[in-house]
Parts: sequence; C-alpha cells; structure tokens
Amino acid sequence: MGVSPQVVTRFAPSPTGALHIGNVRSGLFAWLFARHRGGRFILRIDDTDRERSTTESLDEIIDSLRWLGIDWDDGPPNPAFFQSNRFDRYRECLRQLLSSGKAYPCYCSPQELDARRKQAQQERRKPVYERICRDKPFAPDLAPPDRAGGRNYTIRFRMPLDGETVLDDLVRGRSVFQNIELDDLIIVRSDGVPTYNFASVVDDADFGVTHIVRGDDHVTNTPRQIQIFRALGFKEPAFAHMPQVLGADGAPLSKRHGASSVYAYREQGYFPEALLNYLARLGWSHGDQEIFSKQELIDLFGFEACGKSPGIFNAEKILWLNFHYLKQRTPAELAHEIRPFIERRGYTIPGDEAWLVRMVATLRERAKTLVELVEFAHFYLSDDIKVEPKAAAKFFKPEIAEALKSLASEIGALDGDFSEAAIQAAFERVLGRFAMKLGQLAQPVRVALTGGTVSPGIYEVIAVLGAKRTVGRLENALRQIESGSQP
RNA sequence: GGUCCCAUCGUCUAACGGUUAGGACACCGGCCUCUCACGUCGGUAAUGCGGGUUCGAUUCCCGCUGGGAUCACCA
Repeated sequence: MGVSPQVVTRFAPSPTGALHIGNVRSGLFAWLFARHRGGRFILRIDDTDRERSTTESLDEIIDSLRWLGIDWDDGPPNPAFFQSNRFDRYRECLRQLLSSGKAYPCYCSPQELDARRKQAQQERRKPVYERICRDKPFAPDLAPPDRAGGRNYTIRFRMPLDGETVLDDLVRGRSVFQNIELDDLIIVRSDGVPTYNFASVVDDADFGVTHIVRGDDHVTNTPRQIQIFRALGFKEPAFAHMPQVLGADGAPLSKRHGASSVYAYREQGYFPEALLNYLARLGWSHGDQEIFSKQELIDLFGFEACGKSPGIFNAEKILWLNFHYLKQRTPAELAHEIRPFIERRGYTIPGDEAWLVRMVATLRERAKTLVELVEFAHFYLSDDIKVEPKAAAKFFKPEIAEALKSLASEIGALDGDFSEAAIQAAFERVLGRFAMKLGQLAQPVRVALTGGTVSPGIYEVIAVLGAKRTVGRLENALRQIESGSQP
C-alpha cells in the first residue's frame, strides 16, 4: 500500500508577551502528534504585528520550549520561519487573489467601520462588515496597499455567498458553517501588512503543514481559512482544535490566576517533566494512568483520547506531580538543581557539595518545589534564625535549661563520630540523666536549632548542622530562657 | 444577541447499551512517629433537568438549563 505522507505540524506563537501555559499546551499537542507519527515539527514566529513583537518575548519562547524539551525540526534561528521576512511572498499571493477576483480593495475607514458596527449592535443586527466595497470595480493589477505608498484601502477576501464549509475536526468532529455567515475579512491592512488569517494560510501551505493543531479559540477562523486555502489553489490541511484551559473561576487562564507562564513555573521551582505531564493530562488521557514520561506521551498520544470540553487548571495537581518528580531525583541531583535557587535568595552555602547533598536529603520529602525546599532550608543556610515567639513561649521553660546544658556539652564532646547514631546516643544519655522522654527534649531542641516546631528528624538536623552550630544555638536558647525567667 | 461547540465526584478524568459508575488531585479519619512531612490503610463525594428509543441507558435522539469559543486594519 502507499506510504502515508509525512506528518508536518507547527506551533506559531506571536512574540508579543510571555509564553503562556495555555499556549504551550497547544504547541505541546502539535509536537506530540508530529513525534508520535514520526513527522516534522515546525516553529514559526508570527510577528506580523511589528509594534507588539519583541526580541525578549522571542527569547522567552525559545528558552521555554527548550526547557520543556520541545524541539523543532525547522524554525528559528532560520529567518525563513519569521513571518516578518515573508512579506514578498504574501504580496505575491495577494496579487494572485486580486487578479482572479477573489479579493478586492475596501475603502472604508476604520472610523466608518467602527461606527457601522456600533450602530448595528444598537439596532440588534449582526455587527459584521456589510460588503460595501465588494462589488465596486477595480483594476485587476491594482497595487497592493503599501506603507510607503500611503494607500487608503485594505484588501478583503471575497467569501462565497452560498454553500457551506465543512470542518472535520480531529478532536471535535464535524461542524458545518454556512458560507453566508462568513464575512469578507480583511487580509491585508492599509499599511500593507497581511493579517493573521491570510499570512497563516500562506505559510501553512508553503511549509507543507499537514495538520493544524491549535487552541479552539481558532475554530471560528477555520472555515474562513479553509476558503482562503482553496482560493489560493491549495488543499486545506487537517485540523485539530484543543479545548481551552480555564482558571479556577472558569475564566480563561490569565495572570491574575497566579503563575501563568512557563517562566513563572520555572522560577517557582517546578520541573519541566511535571509541567509537561500536567499539561498533557489536561484534556487528554490514557485510561487511569497519571504519570507519563515524555517518551510515553509520544508513544501513546492521539486525538481520539482528547476531550472536547475546556479544562480547569488545577494548581494542586501540578504541585503533586512536581513532588512526584522531586522524589524521583537523588539528593545529589537535587543539590545540583537547587544551587541557583539558593544563590538567588542571597545565601552563601555554609558547606561543600557533600554537605549540600546531606542537607537536601533531610528536606526532600517536605517540599514540593525547589523554592519551597530553599525556604525550608533557611535554618541550615543561615545562622540568622529568629525563634517563633509562640514556640519559645511553649518550649523554652526554665525547667528544661539543665537538660539543654547537658545536651550541649554532650554534643560538644562528640568530636570524632558525628553520626546520627552517636547523636542519638548522646540524647539517650541526657534523657536517662534527667528521666525524660524524647518528646520532652526534642521539641525544645528543635525550636532552639530551627526556630520553629517543624523540621526534619532532630538527629538529622544536628548531623547536618554540625557540633559548633548546634552548640551555639543551644547556648543562644539557654540565654533566652534565663533572660525570660527573670521577673 | 448571531454562529460554532461542550456537559460523569469540588477539579482532571475512565466507561465507547448491561460495572456495587473506576482512578488521580484535594479533603476527612486510622496506623507509623521526637515535630512536620513521607509512607500506608480506610472514608466522604458525580452521571444537570425533562422527554423519547431500547428488555436495559452515563452511553443513542430531541428539548431545556448551564458553560465555553468567536463576531478587530490582534494573533
């Protein structure tokens, strides 16, 4: 049988802001599909809006994609994949549409159109362009609008007035649009810049895109684009529209829902695997499976298993996933990854790499992100610890002073063997001497060493802290107990 | 409002005419325990409503209700 043509998908972000979670998700699905089918994945930069496009944003897109491990076969830095470099080609296609009568100039001004729109809305009519210039005669060799030329017209697409356009969407199934409902959209602005619906079609055709995978905010554009594909003499590709991602309040995900960009997640100490896993699972499933490696995602992905309704972004679940991936890492790996986060907080690490690894090992199951882990590590990283007043009031009682003193000297005498076992033995000697239970001693010590009532096991903490810092903090606590007991 | 689409626990979802409606996050409780976590065991919780079709509907059809997308010289 015939070899099925190679699949080509693309992700076409605009470099006009942060790379948004909902946005990468569309890119992820396009990428997964291409990889699943052994096809090609293209990154195209939709930068026709020159005012809003920035290089910072472009860098962020590229950086974010790399961090997530989404790679592209064609795209930046190749200039051919920037729409701003393809204006000549768009112009060529425009001439073709003009000379075949499939596009026409429109002389209505923005103000005029705006006024008509408002009036239509007031009269409860559809706020669409009424094809005012559609039948005005024009020269087939009309010069396209041009910024330099100062033309006062746009170019509109001559949409068929009858018939229907069928969209057989790979995830949503069939939708039928009556062509009369489709308006004569502007395809080239008066400054000569093509609009998205036009440039995108030309690019997708030129680059041989076989499957357009994108967010379902584009569905209503699709029948228009299909008509443009056909007018240009191209066969339209297949479409797959993924449902949107909403915030907890059901509104589209945005900045006010907290972290919404890939960068934000990275900075908050999330792992790329967690974000990838979460995003893929939001709107797609494979039975009861929750954890997917990148390779599993590629192997198992398919549009049949994609849902059609919008999903609500759940910050707690991605936190749980992140915790899962955090636990999978060895302390040594975590120590390596956490360094920049520690440094960003302004700490000087008071030990060598081996020390850092031991520190991480004690905290690993108590933090869900790298940032949380650093926050928890404050009492290890700094000697500037403030004791929580409530904890001090509860545990820094005069009657504990002698036991703390005794423990300090036991710890201080522990020069050779500073293992957890040795520390435990020291504790037991003190416990025996004062006829106390571990719980009675451990909490005051914990407060003295960490400033609070929550920490890893007390022997671990002491082992990582070392004798000198431990004794110093015990002495500080004793001073506080004495001064506090004065009337 | 027009057009298009969607509808299972609070959330993400499984079920593709026959299940005590399953899993996961979150939540609640037991166990573990030097605190907090981790771990472990268990629990609460869903087919929006009304009609059909069928021996039988979460599943198929219709209506209602609810939700989303979109209606720019932005992408």
